[in-house]
Amino acid sequence: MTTIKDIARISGFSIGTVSRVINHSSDVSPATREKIEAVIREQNFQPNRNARSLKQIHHSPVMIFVKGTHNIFLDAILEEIQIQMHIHGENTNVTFLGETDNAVAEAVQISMYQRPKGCIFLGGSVLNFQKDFSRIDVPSVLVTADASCLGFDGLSSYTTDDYSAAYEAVSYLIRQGHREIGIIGGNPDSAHEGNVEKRIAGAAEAMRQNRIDFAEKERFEPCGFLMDDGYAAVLRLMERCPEITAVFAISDLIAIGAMRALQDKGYRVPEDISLIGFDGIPFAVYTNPRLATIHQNVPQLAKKAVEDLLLRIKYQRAAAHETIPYRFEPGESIASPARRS
Amino acid sequence: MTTIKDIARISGFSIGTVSRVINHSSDVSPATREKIEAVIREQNFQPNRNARSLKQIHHSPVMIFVKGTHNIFLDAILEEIQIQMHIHGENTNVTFLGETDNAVAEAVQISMYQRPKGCIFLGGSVLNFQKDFSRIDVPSVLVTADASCLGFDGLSSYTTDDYSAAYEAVSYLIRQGHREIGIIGGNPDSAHEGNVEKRIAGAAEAMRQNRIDFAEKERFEPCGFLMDDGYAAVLRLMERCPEITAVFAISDLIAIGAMRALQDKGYRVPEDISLIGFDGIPFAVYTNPRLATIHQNVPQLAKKAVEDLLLRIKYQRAAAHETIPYRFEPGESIASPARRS
DNA sequence: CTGAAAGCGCTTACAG
DNA sequence: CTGAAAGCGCTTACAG
Repeated sequence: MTTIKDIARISGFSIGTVSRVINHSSDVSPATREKIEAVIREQNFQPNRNARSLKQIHHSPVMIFVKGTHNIFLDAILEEIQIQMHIHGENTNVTFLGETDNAVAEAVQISMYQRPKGCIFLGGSVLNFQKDFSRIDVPSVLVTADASCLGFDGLSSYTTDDYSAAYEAVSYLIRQGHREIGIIGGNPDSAHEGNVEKRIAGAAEAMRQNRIDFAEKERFEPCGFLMDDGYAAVLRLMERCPEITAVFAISDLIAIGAMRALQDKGYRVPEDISLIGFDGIPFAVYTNPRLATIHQNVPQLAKKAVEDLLLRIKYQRAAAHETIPYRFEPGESIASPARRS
Repeated sequence: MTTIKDIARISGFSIGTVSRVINHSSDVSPATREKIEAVIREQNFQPNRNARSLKQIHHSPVMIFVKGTHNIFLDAILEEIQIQMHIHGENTNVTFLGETDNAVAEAVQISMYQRPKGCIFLGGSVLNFQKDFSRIDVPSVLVTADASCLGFDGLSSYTTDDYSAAYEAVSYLIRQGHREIGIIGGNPDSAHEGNVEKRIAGAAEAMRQNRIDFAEKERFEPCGFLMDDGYAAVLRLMERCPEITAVFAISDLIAIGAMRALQDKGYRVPEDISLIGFDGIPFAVYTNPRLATIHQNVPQLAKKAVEDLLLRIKYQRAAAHETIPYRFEPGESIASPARRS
């Protein structure tokens, strides 16, 4: 492995000078710079990053922590954030964390030796932030969960108003004439993530205001976040409550699984059963029928997160907590309930 | 920031001894170990990874390089590989690379300072390997493209036989009675990736053997790899060649977009137009109708890759190149062509 | 079993 | 503008 020492030896300069050209310091004569750069190219030399960050004061790029690897919705936000960062001339460094990891604890560790300018968290439980965030000392923003209640100076948050969105979704179903409404999704294990609870609470409130008795024990069927989970969950639900005419799925993936399950069992969507999802992932537009959903504003979530973080890094702005408007997307999967005798 | 020096000072031992307990060296008395561990816990000390890997001989975990961030098929392989590695008690470190990056060049750089035991590449162009792989000196495997022609001692490859699979897919269409067959997908820009060419070549060969004249200029419509791309491409194709009765899409994502486009234009799938994709992603089972496809054996690709790499790391086995059987999945999107007058 | 010391590859005041 | 030297946080022979 060729090191800075080799470059120094070959070029005939000291390692200090070589280091200066690597770091684009202006204190090097053009002639020297050129010679050294030639040697670097010729030797195909890459400075050892470990050694560098061991000394360097410069902070490394903004780090993005994504909770879970196969979350199509977070993937979309990530992509947008990277685009936005690029527009602002900033690099990013992405770390995917397992479902079971405590994202914050991991981030603490990484930020200790990487020294990022700032952190963006996509997903993650508010409880974990409460527990470990105090050890992160760079500006950070959480996207997808509301951290305002935590009161950390260093943590902003941008999120969709899950409660209101679910309230609106279910209100719409009710306005279409549905009164027998089921809910699927929401893994009991990850209950502490918060979003699921808020969506269920919003849905329940919509029913309550319309004097529909939401018997959660019967009408709510929990399941994981994959299509298969939605497939199985809706069947369990329909078997238990065959009178149901509309289903609110806690995520689009779950809804897509449910749609296919219903169709396989001979239900027509939406003529027999209406269906609405949550998120607004690209696939929702490609199902047949197109899925009604709550479309979260991914570009806006990303834009706000990036601008917030950059302003705080550069101008020490204060952390903020904001809710980004969603859009109800009627799709083709909702109809008025058929008169059944 | 607390360092090993602080731990040494507080515990009253030397930094050498502290280092030994951190590294689980056996040459430490139980009493000392306990005292030092207590201080580490109490101070919440995390050793600086940069400093560590600067010295350490131990290689870091296997690195996995994934080409592109939103490739649902590679994501599936990645997940399987991580499961397999976990079974073997190995950790992994995943790096997602941009579409435009030269994965191998990036891997070279990273492997220089991370010193992984081995590398797994998911996707990536064979040309880039030819150019830069020689600088990687740890066992590596490429999944998704055939590297046998490159002749590197350090690079295995496991892949689906794209040519034969496409040949089989199109042969099936022909056996169903189709003779007017179109192909969509395959971005001309990423043409050097190889897979696309092989799939098209296999399809063309199937036609040739059945004395169907495949006018590639007319019957092949290139496009990107997203659903939207497939949506637009199939419409361009049908407009140009309205006589087509069957479409082979180079990937499932493209096929799903095409399916919806055809349905939106009033074509019935499969009654009017038959459709087949490639990959076997989970969504293919959730479209309506279910998508016919070439199901790549993801678990097997992952398993082989992992076992190969581990054997080579531990027992200096030689690199190998193997093709993993695929499965033709008839789905519900293929029918015999309607008699049109 | 433990400590003192050299050194990993680099950066950065400090002189000149 | 350039070099010599200290030091980043850690690991690991080498003594004892």
